[in-house]
Amino acid sequence: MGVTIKDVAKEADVAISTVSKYLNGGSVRSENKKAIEAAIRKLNYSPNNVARGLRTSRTYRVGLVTGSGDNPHMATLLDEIERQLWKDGYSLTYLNTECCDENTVREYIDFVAETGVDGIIVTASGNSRDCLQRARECGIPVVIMEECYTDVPTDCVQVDCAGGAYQAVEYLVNAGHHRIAAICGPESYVTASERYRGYLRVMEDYEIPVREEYLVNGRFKYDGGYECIKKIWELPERPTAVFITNYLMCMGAMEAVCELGIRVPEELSVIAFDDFALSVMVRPKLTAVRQPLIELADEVCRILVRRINGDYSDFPRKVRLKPAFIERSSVLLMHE
Amino acid sequence: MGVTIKDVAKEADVAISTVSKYLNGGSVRSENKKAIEAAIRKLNYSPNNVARGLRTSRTYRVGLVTGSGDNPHMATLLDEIERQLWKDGYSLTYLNTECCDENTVREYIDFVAETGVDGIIVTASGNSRDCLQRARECGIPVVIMEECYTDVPTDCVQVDCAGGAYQAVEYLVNAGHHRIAAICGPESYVTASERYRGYLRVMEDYEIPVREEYLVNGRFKYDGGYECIKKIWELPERPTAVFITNYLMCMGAMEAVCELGIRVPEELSVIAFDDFALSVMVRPKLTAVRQPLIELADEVCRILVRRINGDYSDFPRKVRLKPAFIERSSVLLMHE
DNA sequence: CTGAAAGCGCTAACAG
DNA sequence: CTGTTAGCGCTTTCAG
Repeated sequence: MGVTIKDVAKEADVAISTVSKYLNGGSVRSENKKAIEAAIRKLNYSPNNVARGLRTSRTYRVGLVTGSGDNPHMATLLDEIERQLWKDGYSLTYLNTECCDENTVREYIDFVAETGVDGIIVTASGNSRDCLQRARECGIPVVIMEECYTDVPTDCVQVDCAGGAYQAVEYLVNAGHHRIAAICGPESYVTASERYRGYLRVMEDYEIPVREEYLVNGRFKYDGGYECIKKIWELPERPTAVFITNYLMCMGAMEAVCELGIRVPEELSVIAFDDFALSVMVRPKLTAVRQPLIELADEVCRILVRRINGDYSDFPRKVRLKPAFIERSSVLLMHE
Repeated sequence: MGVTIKDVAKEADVAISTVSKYLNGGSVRSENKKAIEAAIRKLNYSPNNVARGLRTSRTYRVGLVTGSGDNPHMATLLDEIERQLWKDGYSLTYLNTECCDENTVREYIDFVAETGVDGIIVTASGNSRDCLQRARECGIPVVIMEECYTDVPTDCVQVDCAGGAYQAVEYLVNAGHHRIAAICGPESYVTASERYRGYLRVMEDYEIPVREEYLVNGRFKYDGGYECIKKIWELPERPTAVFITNYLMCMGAMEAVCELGIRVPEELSVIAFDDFALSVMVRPKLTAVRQPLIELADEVCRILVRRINGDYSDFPRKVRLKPAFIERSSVLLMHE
């Protein structure tokens, strides 16, 4: 630290602005170019991004505001987002709101407003709208991840959760199941409600009555999944299959399954939304819906960077990626 | 955006410097104070941190440089670090080097040098020294997490891995096991070598010969754990117990255990370093060593913030937290 | 306690 | 192509 563009200019015996121009890729007489390069090397100079940011009002930072840092799939998204953004010259500021705590969200938003970042990725289910509003006021581009707003023009990248859920539940029905329980998440989460919607549509399309007692809320948490299995297992008429709508709950559910000694799939067929290590670590291996997390992250970054660069040609962009269905052996095929 | 301290000053009819003083907690005549507060509210002003940073050369950002974003325990550390730092007014820049890729580390370091952050937390096993060196040149405080350097004065917070490993392996020995395999990580990782060292010490203290074929390297990766189990199960004289030195490998190992139909603990006792959801999801539940991740993160943040504030009174600080031993039922007690 | 003024390091007109 | 100059928004002496 301490060595500035001024020092480089003096050392290279050119004007400050010439150095600046060189630094920003402008054309400079080759003689001067060499001198500047030599000076930079000699002094071990690196430009001060803060000062640069003050002038250009660009920080080369992107904020990721999330409300689900505890969800294992976030780690994958985070790493991929960080990698992609870095490639484009941005660093990632990680802002985790822990269950969408309102005060924290507000603080984060203020932070962002204080020239904190050039762009924002939001996936804090629930408070995304606040963030969106404020960011818009500040003129900072936002891309919504895992949700999709239709009432206000916004770039959104999401996974077709309803479709994925439909495929999963339909598979269950085709396998001969009718008593199908669903372990759901909070209704305020779009991802949760979409998955639930997929379930409902199958029931509707196949004219299977929806039974209230088979609908249990696991709050997208580990404990919730655990409790839900306990609950449905106490029912007078147990379901023959269960659709678990996220990974955290799936883990909890599998613990309960172990504890109760439920045989899968003989006594209970299991199908899960999200597919991670767990799916192949339990016996039988779990049939599951896998989200295209890498593509999701990549698409989000691509759009955001374009917006930051002022390219709004395809605004608002709505991307809806398709999940994959992975058939393994946790579902009993009843008519075989 | 757009509204600056100048606007506030004009609105409140005071000098810019008075507003600045107020903003930074200096004493201001109560009359002016009110006017300023009103102006701020009216204009919805929030200070520009970049400009502030340029003057004070503080960015209120901390960088977390890690080489193990894929390790599940990182998620816990990350979230806790973010929370703690935010409480102290810092935002977290997440820099994941993916397996300590050298070029990326270099870029990260340059970034940090360019007034990117006020402080750095490093846990990029392998390249920490580079980072340390460069940061020192820039005068940016660094706290090393999960490692400990003794040759150069540095703040380090780590878990006593050797101790934890010792306890685990000793438990195995006391349970009557002598043929104990160890699934290890890369020697270049301090965490890996420490855990291995704990194993060796038990063997030494109890005068059990170390058998080369029981020492397998799983590279701290999922696949590695899987392969290692396969390998030791092909041995003419199989071990009766295995000590798995991290979570990722433990997951892979458990998949192999399932696949080979190995009965735990009857045929093979299992003890793991790191204790997460998996431990209670498999049957039998896994006996494990649990790292105090929250304390680890808290301690790191506490030290770093003190250093940033110029308090070097206890430098260099070396903290060595003790892991907990969680007894469950994956170890066969042979003399019962 | 307050205000005027200098300047953090850099970029972006603008003349030359 | 190069150099001079004027700020970006804020903090910080230094007089008053």
